[in-house]
Amino acid sequence: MLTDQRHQIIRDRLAVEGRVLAGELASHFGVSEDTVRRDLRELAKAGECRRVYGGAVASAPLAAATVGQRSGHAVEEKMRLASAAVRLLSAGQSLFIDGGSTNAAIARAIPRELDLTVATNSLGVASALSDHPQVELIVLGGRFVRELGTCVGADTLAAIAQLGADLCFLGSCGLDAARGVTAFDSAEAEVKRAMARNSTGIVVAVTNDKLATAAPYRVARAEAIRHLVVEKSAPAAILADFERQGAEIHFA
Amino acid sequence: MLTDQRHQIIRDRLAVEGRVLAGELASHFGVSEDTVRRDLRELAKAGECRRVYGGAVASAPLAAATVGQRSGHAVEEKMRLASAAVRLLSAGQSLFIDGGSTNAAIARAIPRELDLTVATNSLGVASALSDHPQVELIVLGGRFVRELGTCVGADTLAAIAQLGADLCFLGSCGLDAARGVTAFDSAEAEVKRAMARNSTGIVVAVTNDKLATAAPYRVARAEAIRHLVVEKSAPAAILADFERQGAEIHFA
DNA sequence: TCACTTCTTGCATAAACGTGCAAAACATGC
DNA sequence: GCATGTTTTGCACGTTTATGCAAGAAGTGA
Repeated sequence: MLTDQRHQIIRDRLAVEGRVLAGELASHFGVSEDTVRRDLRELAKAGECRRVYGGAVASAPLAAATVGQRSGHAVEEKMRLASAAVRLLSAGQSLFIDGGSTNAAIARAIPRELDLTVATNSLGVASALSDHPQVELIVLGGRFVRELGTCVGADTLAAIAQLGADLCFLGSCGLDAARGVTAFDSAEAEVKRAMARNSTGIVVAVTNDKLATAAPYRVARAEAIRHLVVEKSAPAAILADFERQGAEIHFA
Repeated sequence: MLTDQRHQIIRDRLAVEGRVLAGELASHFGVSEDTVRRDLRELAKAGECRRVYGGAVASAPLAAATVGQRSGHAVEEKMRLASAAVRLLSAGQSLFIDGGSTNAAIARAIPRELDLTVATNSLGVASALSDHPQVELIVLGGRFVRELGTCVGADTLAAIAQLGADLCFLGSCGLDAARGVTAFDSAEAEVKRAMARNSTGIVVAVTNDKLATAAPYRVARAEAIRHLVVEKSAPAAILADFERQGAEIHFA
């Protein structure tokens, strides 16, 4: 990978997320942290970002515009969850990745040189993976739902039915030990169910505000969750319920 | 292999992928890396790319055409073509939009409030339309091809088969009055053919460099083209051939 | 304060680079 | 045909660049 490409990707990320972490970029690119730090120093010298301890942030005028506007809710937390979730991956696996901002963050955190097969109905996830040379990317088409950023409907279900995956990253609108993974929309839930059904293991990564809440449509029961990725500050009592039902808990 | 041929292929690759590697090109052409470096130096001198350590990147750092990759070639022209092409649209129509940087430009030029139904296999087009509130967007999924930024394969064909459209915006790798619309890749051509078959009218928008050239795979005959959008400077003789076969010519 | 992480600097190495040169391919003129 | 000049290419050479590692400095948080 060319130095210039790294710089471009770092620029893009700064524009989207407002800040980058040296360690994260290093594992994403598959280079040493020293190299990333050199990159950041150069970009900073060119005025394209400001260097801070641990990484870099977008230069002042830009930062205000983008960071705020971007699906800004809990960006930091989601990136931390993503880093933890990516540790569940290994080369050669096949994945379903559902929509939602947390899953988009996970897709962005996937190391660039990791060898995977990924099927997704999310435009954001597809875009994030579209420059990963080792990822065989399958787009699950269908009717595009603007609010979700994903495709749903009969076509989507038909495409999923033809596939199987090792892991399924389910976006969750609500997560409750009794009601399991739930979604706000019927068609969306149907797609999630299909993905879950055709996967060996289910991974759910959620921020604290989703814990112990539920949406109307059931997607998967709590005991179907194999990996649960949560914030360090997640209430232990709630996690215990999931652990009892067989989930492995991973802290961001 | 002629020097000029190599240069043209390098230009194409830069337009599609945004970057090239010296070593990769050398083995692809079967020449030494020195020769490739000479080529890159010349192209860079002519302003057609920027030389970087390890290869070269497309020079125009303007808006991303496909997904994240720069498709710097003839950006201005493509935007002008797009403005002209969009004038062919009217509310309530249904469209197929194929991949390619020109079609991505067209998608970006579609007015935000226009009421349309659009089916596309291009991630770039889908992203461009994902915030158009009046566009019913259908994503044609399938195996994602990084170099093209589009989906191809059996799934894509199956999805297209279920749809019909008023207009089909065909990306064209080469356009010749005798051989019609042609493409570089077999699977890509198959998808284009399916779109064309299920549409009432075909629209082709091309820059001058595509005129009177042909790629190996045939997509549609020249007489199938209803609307041809070209630059003002397009050679009249070539256009006359298309006009004779029933195409309406639109100047950007 | 101390332990820990992150940063910079210097250095070694391998890859990529440009340059000069000679052989080969090709065209041109006699 | 033969000589001449031009262009293209590959190779050898020394130089530059990118990168990772090591060691010490500096920042961070308890």
